[in-house]
Amino acid sequence: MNVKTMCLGVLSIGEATGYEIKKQLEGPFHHFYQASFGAIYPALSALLADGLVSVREEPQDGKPDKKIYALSETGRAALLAELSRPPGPDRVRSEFLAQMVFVELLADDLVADFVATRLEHYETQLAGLRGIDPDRLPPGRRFALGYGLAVYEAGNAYLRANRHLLDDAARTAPARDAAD
Amino acid sequence: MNVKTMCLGVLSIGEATGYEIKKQLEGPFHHFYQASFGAIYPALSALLADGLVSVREEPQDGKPDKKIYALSETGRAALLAELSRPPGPDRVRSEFLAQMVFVELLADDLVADFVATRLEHYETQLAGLRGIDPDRLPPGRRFALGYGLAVYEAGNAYLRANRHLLDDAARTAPARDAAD
DNA sequence: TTATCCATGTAAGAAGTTACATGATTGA
DNA sequence: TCAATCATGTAACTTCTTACATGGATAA
Repeated sequence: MNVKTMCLGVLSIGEATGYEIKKQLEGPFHHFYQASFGAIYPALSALLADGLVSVREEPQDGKPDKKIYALSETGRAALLAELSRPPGPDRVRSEFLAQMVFVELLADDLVADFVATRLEHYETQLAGLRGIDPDRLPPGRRFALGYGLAVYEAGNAYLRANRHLLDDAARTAPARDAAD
Repeated sequence: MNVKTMCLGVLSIGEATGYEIKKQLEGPFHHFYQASFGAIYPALSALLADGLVSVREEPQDGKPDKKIYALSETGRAALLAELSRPPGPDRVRSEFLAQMVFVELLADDLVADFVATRLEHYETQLAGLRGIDPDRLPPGRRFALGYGLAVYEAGNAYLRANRHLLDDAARTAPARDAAD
């Protein structure tokens, strides 16, 4: 699963420009896939060279021509083949959680700041996903949307319920020993 | 936040070999950070060259000498500086969810297989985290452990409750229209 | 007897990010 | 007037994964 496959996937929903693909990856797909323009544009060029997508150019005034990509039949076959392979494990990298693991080393005002930002971030992400009507989506995307909501809600609730562990008082107090 | 920082972090808990650091990243830290030997060993060499860690070698029979690394004072300062920077966003890449988004394209026996494997995977991860006694951990690690449990449990529960969306019947039926 | 654990390391290459370059339009 | 949105692309660079190399001990 690389950017090329993800581009094919987004194009399987309907034709799109590189810019629009990026917007999709910032929106409803963001909780399980991210990619930058610097990855997407070269990926589309490569897919085009391999005949997995086709382009249609639409002139615009003041902006570069819009390049609207569409999945080809070979592209659809390639996507199917790629999606049929057993999935690798999820890869997660959270700087926030890494900081929290070593929170004993940090100044408490910094921690409070990081927690507040994280809570705001949850609200933003949740608002974005809640703004999508699941009933208009096909089952696969409805499933993925619900998954994102479930996980963000769990993270949000957990942080709100357990942020006291990150307070200065809790952090400087020693861990309860097994002998207690 | 790169492998070097993560190595410093693990060493802030206590001295360890590269092999042991890898085990930590496969265990209690796995839900927010992963790294391979090919990343860890060069990272430790670089940290040693920069004086951020020290080594002590312990001869072994039949195996390469054990290299036990310990955090130096400058290493601790470097770790603190790195952890004090505002965290970047979480990066998640889930092949499983990508497959589920485009599940309409897939054969149903394949989907059933992927779901079953995913459920097993959740059980394995949850069992691993539940095997750790939170009361023996300092607050930061207790927080991160609980976070991992909360998120895995949410994912597990969501998949069990909504896997019917991935069934052949649900997938071939059209999405409910807004006009319904 | 076959795989897994222990233990270190290198090297090639994949796969990406960040920063740059360009520039009109629109909203605050 | 400042930032954001739209729109494409390149190039340098970082960062990591995968595969290889070595090999004894131990458990199934």
